[in-house]
Amino acid sequence: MSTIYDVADRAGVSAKTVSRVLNGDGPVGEKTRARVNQAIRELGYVPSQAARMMRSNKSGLIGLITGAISRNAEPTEPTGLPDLHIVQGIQAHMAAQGMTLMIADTGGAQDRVKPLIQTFQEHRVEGLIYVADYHREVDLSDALASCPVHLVNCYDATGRPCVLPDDRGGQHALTKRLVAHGHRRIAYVTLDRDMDATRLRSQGYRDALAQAGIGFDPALLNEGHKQEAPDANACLARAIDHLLELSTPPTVICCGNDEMALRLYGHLRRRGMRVPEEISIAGYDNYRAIAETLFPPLTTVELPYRVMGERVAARLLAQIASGTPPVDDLCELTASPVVWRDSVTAIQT
Amino acid sequence: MSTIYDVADRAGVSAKTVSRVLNGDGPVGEKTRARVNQAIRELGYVPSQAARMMRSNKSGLIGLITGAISRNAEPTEPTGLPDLHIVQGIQAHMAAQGMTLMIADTGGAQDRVKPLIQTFQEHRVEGLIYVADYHREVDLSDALASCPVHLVNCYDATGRPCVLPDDRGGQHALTKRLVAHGHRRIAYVTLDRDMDATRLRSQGYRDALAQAGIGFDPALLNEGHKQEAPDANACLARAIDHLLELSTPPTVICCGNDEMALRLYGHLRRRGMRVPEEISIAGYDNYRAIAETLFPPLTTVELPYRVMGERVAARLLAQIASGTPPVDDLCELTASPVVWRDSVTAIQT
DNA sequence: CGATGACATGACATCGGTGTCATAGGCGAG
DNA sequence: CTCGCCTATGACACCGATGTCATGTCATCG
Repeated sequence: MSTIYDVADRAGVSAKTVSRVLNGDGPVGEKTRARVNQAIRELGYVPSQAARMMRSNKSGLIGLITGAISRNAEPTEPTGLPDLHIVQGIQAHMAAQGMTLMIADTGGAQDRVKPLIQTFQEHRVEGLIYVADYHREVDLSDALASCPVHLVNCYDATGRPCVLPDDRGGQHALTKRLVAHGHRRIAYVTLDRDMDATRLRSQGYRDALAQAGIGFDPALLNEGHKQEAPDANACLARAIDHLLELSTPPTVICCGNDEMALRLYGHLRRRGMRVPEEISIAGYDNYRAIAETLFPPLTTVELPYRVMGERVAARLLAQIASGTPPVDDLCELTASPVVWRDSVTAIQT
Repeated sequence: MSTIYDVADRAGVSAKTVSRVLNGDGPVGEKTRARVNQAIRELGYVPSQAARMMRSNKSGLIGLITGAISRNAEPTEPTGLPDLHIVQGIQAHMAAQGMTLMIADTGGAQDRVKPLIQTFQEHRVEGLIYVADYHREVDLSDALASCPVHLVNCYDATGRPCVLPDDRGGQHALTKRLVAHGHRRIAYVTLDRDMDATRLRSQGYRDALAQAGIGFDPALLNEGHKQEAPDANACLARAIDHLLELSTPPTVICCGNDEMALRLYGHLRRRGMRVPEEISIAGYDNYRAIAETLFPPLTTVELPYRVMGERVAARLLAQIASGTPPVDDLCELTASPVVWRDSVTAIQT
């Protein structure tokens, strides 16, 4: 690989002049510039970031830590939409801003985070983003970096800046929309009870019911998936049995995610029930490979992973540029719009 | 960020001695080593890769170009399994070998490949991997890099080393397995006719039939998806109508991918047909979010994306280490095993 | 005509590590 | 004793860019 000196020699100028041509600082004569550019082309010269970085102390690199890449390989838990979409959003924003992303994967092992950060530091990344696989609290206490660290899809006790999905608002909007379509008996089959998403969405569900003047019926709120349960399907089946045996069964069932809704289609089909004519179904995540492909297409709530990715990226770059973390908005909620499709029908009231 | 000289000063030694402690070359006295290590800890010193790279000319970086990250954001075409899984495999292998991966995304625009390669060159990557979203030919003629370039899930006219899925073998194995379960009328609803995967799998399908002594019936081979068709579902519906109206309808329908199979479940359900009692279904890809979650779970062929990722990574590193590209095996096919689930039943013969 | 400044260019130091070579002390062999 | 060798350490140059400062050449202006 040729250097700036090779180019300088070939063009018959000094290295500094080549540098000026490359960076456009300082004046360069027209003919000189042409000779230099020709030499660059002939040699296939590409400047070394390493050398640049040494002087400028600016790497143009952003580090990204995720379990997304490896974790999806073993989809043991139905956690919904691949968090990879968050990475998409980050990547898109960074590329647009001329930053280069270094992506590292923990392979699911928390103890790999530390060495990964070490590697990033060696490359002098200007900022770090930690992506969680689902909405939850994380502990990055051992991960002390000398650059800004932002979190997406998670938060920590030390109050690092973070971007989260608005789970409460999402389920609230969905429930409100269902009520507007005449539904009064609205069941909600949740993910694991101790997940943040479940807690927040249940709250949104109950708030919407209360605002509509509908009493909350505990019998309609079921846990459809248990972390420790060996057979997720069995758990879901029990929840459905329970709901359908009620004296006043629900007219619509909301699921904790779209995969669960997909399985629900299968269970209802086995029972010979038609969707949405006999019962409506709603999901969560807007996992398009499922929601758009199912018949009938699934009404669901968008988990705005891509947008969240773009938001952290923007916030991190803003902090790098300004030197100060976001002040009034340390933890940003991202809107989760309802995506209305054909799996929910209106109820005559 | 502190430097090696700061550490040296604090430990009361020369920079070179610190370097020796860090790299373990050359002898260092026991007490000196302890003092140096302490100074490193106290200062939180992290060596600069940039400075290292300048002397050693080894970056420890591998560049990865993909459309995977951005493309999936707009799932307009049912191309099947996210190619991201290839990236998973690459990442896993690279991490295990101590290489750092720089991932760049084309955003779907081919003209971004060139500047991305430029960026990678500036960072002096030691190798480059290009990941395609589905099995196809690519043209990287303008992308001349001064380091080894390997392709995954694609090949090019210039004969670059590549790793491909064994589409022919996969469909062949599936068909053979169906025959072994008594099926004689085996339908195959393909992806777009002009895709490499379709051509190869059709060949595998026909080969397996021929080896079983079953005549090939063109009426059983349908194109279930057309690139230019606005409504993929309508196209699939026509294909099914056509198959079920045959005087001797098929006992099993193979689909071009799992999403298509998912839609097929819906169509058959609308017709009131039970899977697999009245008709069997097989997919392709082993897209687990779908195949494992459907009811009944879907028999399919594994698209070995993760393994393919690991293979390219290994082959690229081998070339970097040896200096010579893989000779006898420039284009490696990766086995695509059948994953047997409940959507296919045995036929009494 | 000489002073003034804009323009074009180069010499040189510098960033933070590592390779090369030199040096000083200790120890066993001849 | 002293020569040779090993251990432990440091001085210094170098990798490839860029920032700083100096220098040389014109054109312009008073």
